[in-house]
Amino acid sequence: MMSGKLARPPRLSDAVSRQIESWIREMGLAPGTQLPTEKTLCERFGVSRAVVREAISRLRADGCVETRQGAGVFVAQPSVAAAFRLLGDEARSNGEIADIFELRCLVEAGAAELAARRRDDEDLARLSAALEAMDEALLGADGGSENGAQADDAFHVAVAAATGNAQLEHFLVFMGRQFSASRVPTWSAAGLQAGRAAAAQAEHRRIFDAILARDAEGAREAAIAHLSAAAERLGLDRRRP
Amino acid sequence: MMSGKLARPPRLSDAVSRQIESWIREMGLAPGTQLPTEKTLCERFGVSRAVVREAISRLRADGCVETRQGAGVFVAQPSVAAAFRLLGDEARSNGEIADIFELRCLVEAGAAELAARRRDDEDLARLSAALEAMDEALLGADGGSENGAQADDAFHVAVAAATGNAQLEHFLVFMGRQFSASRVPTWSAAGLQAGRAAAAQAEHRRIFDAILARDAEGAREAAIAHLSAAAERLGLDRRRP
DNA sequence: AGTCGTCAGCTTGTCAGACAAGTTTCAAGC
DNA sequence: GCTTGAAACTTGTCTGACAAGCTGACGACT
Repeated sequence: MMSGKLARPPRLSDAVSRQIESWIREMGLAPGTQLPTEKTLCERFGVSRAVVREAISRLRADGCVETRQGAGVFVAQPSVAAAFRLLGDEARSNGEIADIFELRCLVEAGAAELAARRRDDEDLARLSAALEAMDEALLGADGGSENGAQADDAFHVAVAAATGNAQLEHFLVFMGRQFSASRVPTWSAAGLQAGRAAAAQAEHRRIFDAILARDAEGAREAAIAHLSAAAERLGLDRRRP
Repeated sequence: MMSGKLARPPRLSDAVSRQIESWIREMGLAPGTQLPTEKTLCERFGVSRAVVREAISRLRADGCVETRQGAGVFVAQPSVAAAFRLLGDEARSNGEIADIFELRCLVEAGAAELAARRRDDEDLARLSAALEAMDEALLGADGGSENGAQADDAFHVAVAAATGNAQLEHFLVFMGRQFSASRVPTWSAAGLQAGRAAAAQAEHRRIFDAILARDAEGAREAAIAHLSAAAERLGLDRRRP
């Protein structure tokens, strides 16, 4: 099959940063604890200082550690500036993907509810424009793939924006990116013919109508219905006790 | 008062990485676009290669760019490995904090609902243990501050864990950290005396009872009630149309 | 003409040493 | 006891160098 990505030479700094991070996590070092000096780390890992510095730089960016010139490297206390990464580095299992999708679904449902409560006319215009773009993609079967998927994306972003909560919008854009590739098959030629795109569009319209009517509960249910259907289209299965 | 953090000497690599990131964002560079070489960037910013490399290292960790040895630096396509950071670098405005809190509230409400549907006996045990720890903190007024806040944290984590969704749990831990400091005043001596801790505990028990009874809708409402009350205790106000 | 190997030049990855800037420590001096 | 000041140490930055890997062009061969 020749599938998958070819093996890239591993970067030393990545290995070092992962190692240090696991130290902190596994040993449960309290915030403020001082880590070994860069020099010590160089000797311990057998690498140059540049590598150690890059590793520490990454940890600092992640909000994991804090450096003070002249003093040393310290375990940072959980800060607002910390970064969030989804679990599972690569080659995620189906279950993990389903978990990520569920998280997104949860937030998006709440966003739809808030959007219905708070949307203004400008929000409606954006939503409407995205809907129309998808309608066009549905009719003009010529290469609508890209436009359809893009409009789909725009619609979801517009819902998030209508909440008036920038943080929420930012997070949904992030989560949406994780599935940007998965929106393509729905709007591909095959998807259009199989009616997947039309089904998605009908679900979108339900969301839009609810937001238009300021029906918070309805918007929530419509969003859940849409994402459940999308999960089914993707073949994501999760145990449902 | 001497309040606030004293000015730290700014790091060059941070400035450079921010600059490059804003290039990518503002110029809307498509994934795959090649960025200037490190050498060029050195000349343009007037810094050494080590600084540029640390900056690029951070961008790579954020999933923003991708480097290929021998080829150059390229804009990465949005990947599963990318990192999410909340908006607002430092000194967040009250509105931003309220937005973050709302996002957390939204996810936590959904988590409570899922927890009620999926919890098993082990989950109940963890929840129950956290509740008891808070009860103890309520009674033994001696220095219960730390224990109470810690148990409060543990309770919320236990709810997240009961969903069986590791990604969701991971995210809620992340969001919870943003407010870990804000849980202290509730469980401080003053908070105990003012009844804030008792009120919070009553709200916790409502959540627990709903999860115990597998009452998804009830758990959701109890979580929302708890977090709304917490927001009020924090003095977070958001326009509520 | 068209195809394929080779190689020079460029780019990133790593190393080593040096100095600047800031912090901590500790002992001398009051 | 307290301050002061120098010395040792640590991180931040710079410079130069070499190794590893990619790209494109040039020439040899079919």
